[in-house]
Amino acid sequence: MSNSKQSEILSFIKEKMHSEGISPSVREIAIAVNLKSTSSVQHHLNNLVEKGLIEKKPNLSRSIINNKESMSIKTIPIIGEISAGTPILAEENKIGEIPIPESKYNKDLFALKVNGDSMIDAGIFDGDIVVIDKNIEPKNGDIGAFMVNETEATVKFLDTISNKKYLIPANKNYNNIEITENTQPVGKVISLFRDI
Amino acid sequence: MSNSKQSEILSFIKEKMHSEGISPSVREIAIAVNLKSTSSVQHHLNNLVEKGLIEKKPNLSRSIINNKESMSIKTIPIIGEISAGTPILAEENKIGEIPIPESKYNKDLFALKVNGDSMIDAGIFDGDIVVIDKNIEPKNGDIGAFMVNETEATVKFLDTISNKKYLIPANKNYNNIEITENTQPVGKVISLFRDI
DNA sequence: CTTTTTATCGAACATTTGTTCTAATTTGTG
DNA sequence: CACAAATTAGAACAAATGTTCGATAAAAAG
Repeated sequence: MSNSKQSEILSFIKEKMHSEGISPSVREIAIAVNLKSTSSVQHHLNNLVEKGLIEKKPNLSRSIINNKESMSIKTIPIIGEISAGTPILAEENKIGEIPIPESKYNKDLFALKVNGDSMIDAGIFDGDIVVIDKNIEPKNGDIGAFMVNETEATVKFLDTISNKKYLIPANKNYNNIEITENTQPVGKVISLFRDI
Repeated sequence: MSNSKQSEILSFIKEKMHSEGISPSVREIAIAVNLKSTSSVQHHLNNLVEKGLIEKKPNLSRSIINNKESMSIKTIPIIGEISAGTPILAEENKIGEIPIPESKYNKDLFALKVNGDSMIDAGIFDGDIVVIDKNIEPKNGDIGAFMVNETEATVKFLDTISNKKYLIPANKNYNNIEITENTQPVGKVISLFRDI
């Protein structure tokens, strides 16, 4: 079976996505790989979809997405100071973005710049970037992000001590924080970045 | 001037690109930002193009590309065990790859999975991934990667004690390692990733 | 308030584009 | 060679999409 056309098509798609940022149309593919009929291209596209190498949405132009490697990276926002009254992910709180492998990506991920050394014994230093999954509620023993007083996001261990929940720093110089109504869990810390 | 619609459109484009990987159509934008006419959208798109915030190709569907902070991303290899006799970056030593913002990327970067807790006091834990720049020779006080005995890569502080150079772990339970001919500097550790 | 500018709408139109169907062609196989 | 399977072509169609023009509404300026 000569799947040479298929791989030709595949690499043209990849190249097009890379150089122009948009998916090619069926006719553009036909020209690029020297096929005279769009239906020939369709034939190969169907095969590629079945093999799971690409995805495409029916009746939607330029909707091919390459499932293999090249587009396998997404970015998530880094949140800085949280302006009063704004949701944590508001555009105005965003100070940058970091890349995340698509395999780990979901749309409830964001990143937070760590302030202070209260988690230093957990290997989380001042200035580190932690990735938070809003969809995972931190459980006892987890490191989580928590909103304190609406404008401050803090990263701490969560645990229960004599039936009360506390935010627990990983630094003997800091005290445990009892959880009150002013303390809202935001999500679980799932990974960490640091520039040295 | 109410550019609120414009920024609405802009962030919808950004979101669509991010979540689906393909540019929205004019009509999809109209619906998303609550405009009843496609020509209203065109009006704003033209303004956005003039401001240089987006680019689009005439008569091409779904061809909008966001010029702002279109962070491009590269990947670097993660190196695992180093087979005897192979250069450190040999393909057979590669166990994965991680994304790096293009702004930080250069072709002398690679990543190493940290083994053991000898650098725990520097916030580098067992299993962490450190990014190493082969082009930067570690200086005194830097954290660097070093080849010991041709097959083992280790991450340590470098420093000089009474005129002799040592690899210095950040963990009191480990001893300093005197640098010999069997110890080759590989590069400087410039950043760190951790899954929690 | 009137004028001017800007934003929005509605509709029509021209392309682009995806899809489908049938037939011709090529390729592989016994 | 003969038959089956895969590939390609060609054409026609339907859907989606970008574009344009004139009219209406809203906002800003004078």
